[in-house]
Formats: sequence, structure tokens, C-alpha cells
Amino acid sequence: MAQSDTVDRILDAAEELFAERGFSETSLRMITSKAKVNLAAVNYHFGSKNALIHAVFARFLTPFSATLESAFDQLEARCDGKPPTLNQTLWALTESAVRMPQRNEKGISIFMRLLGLAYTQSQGHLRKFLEQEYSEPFSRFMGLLKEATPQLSAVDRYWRIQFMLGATAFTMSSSDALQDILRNKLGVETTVQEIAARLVPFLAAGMQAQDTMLTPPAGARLPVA
Amino acid sequence: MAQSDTVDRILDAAEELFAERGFSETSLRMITSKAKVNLAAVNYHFGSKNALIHAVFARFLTPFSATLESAFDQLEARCDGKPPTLNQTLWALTESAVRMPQRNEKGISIFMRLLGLAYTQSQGHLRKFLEQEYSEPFSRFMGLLKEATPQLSAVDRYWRIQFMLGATAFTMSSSDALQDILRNKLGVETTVQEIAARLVPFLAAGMQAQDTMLTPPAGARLPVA
DNA sequence: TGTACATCAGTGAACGCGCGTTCACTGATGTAC
DNA sequence: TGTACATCAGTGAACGCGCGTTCACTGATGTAC
Repeated sequence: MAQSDTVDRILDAAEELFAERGFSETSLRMITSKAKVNLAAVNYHFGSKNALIHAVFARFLTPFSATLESAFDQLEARCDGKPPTLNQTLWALTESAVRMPQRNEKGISIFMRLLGLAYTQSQGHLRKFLEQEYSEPFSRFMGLLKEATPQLSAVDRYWRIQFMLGATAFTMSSSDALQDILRNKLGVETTVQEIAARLVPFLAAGMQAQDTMLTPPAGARLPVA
Repeated sequence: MAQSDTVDRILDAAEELFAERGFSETSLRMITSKAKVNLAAVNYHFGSKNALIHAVFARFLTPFSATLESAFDQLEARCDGKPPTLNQTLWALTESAVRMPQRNEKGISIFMRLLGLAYTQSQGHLRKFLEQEYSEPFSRFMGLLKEATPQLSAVDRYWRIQFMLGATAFTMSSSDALQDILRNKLGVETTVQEIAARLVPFLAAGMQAQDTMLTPPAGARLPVA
């Protein structure tokens, strides 16, 4: 155990268990016993369970947001002046996520699953932390989306962005389970990269949908109050 | 309190608190104090906390799945023989959800949020329960989707259905929060019906996307290993 | 070079707390004869 | 009609348990003089 890999061992174990089971369903005792570390070490090094959760996110989000910023820089440089297209923007994001150096082969799906959990588990402290620390790349992404979809009203764009986030967060957060089902049902193996490659066209098409269907088809009457 | 509205009071309180905070973040003491009912009454009437969770879902899913079955019956009758289109299928589902008789004005978003939670919170017992009880309308919906998208390969269809589920579950599960943000940012009021009316075209367009983009655009190189 | 002290990583055991569940009990209502 | 018993909804208090956190302590390493 050299000098102090304790911190990393705790982060590794916590990351994996959080991704597997969620935050409140994972106890410090599970984490410390998986990390083969003393229970009190978590509070010694991080101060509290919530601070540990923050540290887990910071460890992968900080390099990711740097990668993302530089991907956006390159994209804008390549477009010299003209706004990048929707496809280019979505691919820049996807590539940054997929290309992140991973600690192990499970890295990318843990990363995705944690992002999904951050959105769906109602952990107020975590939402606040992420907003404080990573608002910049997020706003920039939103700005690019806006420039890439000038035909959409602000309200349309807002909702469609939520639909994109939902499809992405949900799929990625359960990508392991979904890959298992597909393997059993159709005997097909899938990588996270392939899922991303299927997701991007779906999202792009959805974002660019003509909403001629705001009036339901004949026979359906939806009361838009 | 007449004779025995205790059961309903517990279900009402549990439904609302589960939707607000998730399952493991809601204690029986919160539920019973909100319901103004004795703590032991939950275990007396339901047997356990997990059984209460099942009862909450059964109370709204059983009438919903009946509504849905009859909506599908009507749709197939209207199409006499020909398979319903993707739009018709999605609208039949959406309408069934939106038209469900609600206990109160929060009913529909609680309903949506609970469905979202069922997918995203890893409650093994709940997943098993839902699969056992409601596999029929679910399979039927899947069958209709298959007939409505004959141009898709089984693998493509599988993933796109997951993307649809994700966009829907995620958006609906946080529809209250998203409506609040929209109100603050753009001063726009929204109903769940309107969200549904925006979601359906997005999903339909995504399902029917030409996946010409499986090869990333120039400048992006995604390793599809 | 030797000694005294400070800092730091880590530990073992306990703390108080809130949790889901259980249990003995009450009081009202229904049923049998 | 009256009495004995059974059933049922509900209750108050306690149970044991696992939780996050705290605390006094250890032993190794670094620093000052």
C-alpha cells in the first residue's frame, strides 16, 4: 500500500458501488470494505459522505470538461466563423465522452451511469455542486445547440434538449443492463461506442423534427388545455 | 374517518412522497405522519414497505393498463387489418396516459414521475413485480412498434425504443422541475399535455431517422471497435 | 549527531439516530346459539 | 333478546440493526535547534 493510495482506493470503490447501486443505497461500510480500508478513513480524507460523492464526480468531470472545451475549440476553429452544425456539435460531445482515458474497461459505462444518476437521483447537494463547478462547458454546449437550431423557438428547443438529455442519460445509465438483454434476446454484442453511434442520429432527427404533428392524427383528441 | 379510509390515506401519502423523494429516501414514518395514521398501520395493512410500493403502483397501473388495452383495441379496429402507424401507436399510448382519471391536479405528473423512478431507481423487487403484472400491455405496445417500423433492423429498433423510453421517462419524471425552470427563464406556463404533444413528434422523428450518420461527419473519428 | 516536538495517515471502538418491523393490547362490530 | 366468543382495524411502545460520524489514540516521518 506504499504511502497513500488510500484516497484512490476509496474513490475507485465508491465510484463502482455508486454506479451499481445509487448513492443512498451504498453505505460507507460497503465502500471501505471493498476498498480494504478503515471505515474512518473516508471521513478523515473527505470529511463526509456527500463530499466523497463530490470527489468521485470531480475526478472524472474535471478532465472531461477540459477535453470537451478543447473539442469545442477545435470545432469552432474548423468552422471559422460559421456556427457548427447540430451533428458536429453532438459528435464533438460524444467523441469527448468516448475518448476519455479510462481507468479500466468498465470506465465509460460507470462514467455514463454516474451522469445518469446525477440527473435522476434527487441529491440536492450534488446538483448544486455540479452547477457550481461545471456550468461553463454546459452553457457552451447549450449555446452551440442554439446556434445549430435557429429554426426552433426557445420553448421548442428547451423541451427537445430535455428529451435529448433524457434519452442519453437513461440509455447510458442502464447501458450494461440493456447490453445484457440484447445479448440474450438477439445474441448481439455491443460496445458503448456503438450505442453512441446509434444515439446521435436519433437525437439529431428528433431535434430537427417538423412538428406538424402538434395536431394529433385523426381519431386522437389530445386536450392541449 | 368513516370506517377504513386508512388504506387510501396511506396510499395517497406514499404515492406523493415516493414521487417527490424516491423510495429509499422516503421512510414509513414520513408516510404515516403525512397520512395522519399510526406507524404500525402500514405493516398491518400491507405487510412491508416493499409491498406498499407495489400497492402504490398497482393502484394506478391496473386501470392504466386496462385503458391502454382498449385504446389499442380501438386503434386496431380503426385500421382493420393494416398495422397502425408509428404516430397512431404513440398517440394511443400518450392519450391513455393523459386521459387517465386523476385523483387531483398533480395526478398525472406523479404518475409519470413514479414510472420514471421505477425505471431509474434500482429496486429489484419492483422491476420483478412490474414484469409479472404488466407484461401483456407492454409486449403488445412493443409488437405494435415493430409492425410500425418494418424498415428497422431488430437491433436498431431495440436501441431506438430504449432511447424513446429514456426521453419519456426522464422528461416526465422531472416534468415539475423542468416546468419551473421554463417558467423562470422564459415566463412560459406548460401543461403535461403540451409536453406530451412536443414529445411525440420528437420520438417519431428519432424512430424514423435515416442512420446515414453512423459514419461520423468529417473531422470526427469515432472508433466503432 | 542527537533530541524534542509537530505533522500526518490511519485505526478501533464507540456514539446517537432513524430505520423497518414486531408484539401485546384495545375497542368496536359481527355472529352463533 | 341476551350472552359469549370471534374477527377486525388500529395503536403505543419497544425491538434490533445498520447508518454516518466522532474521538482518543498509534506509529511513522519531517523539522528545528
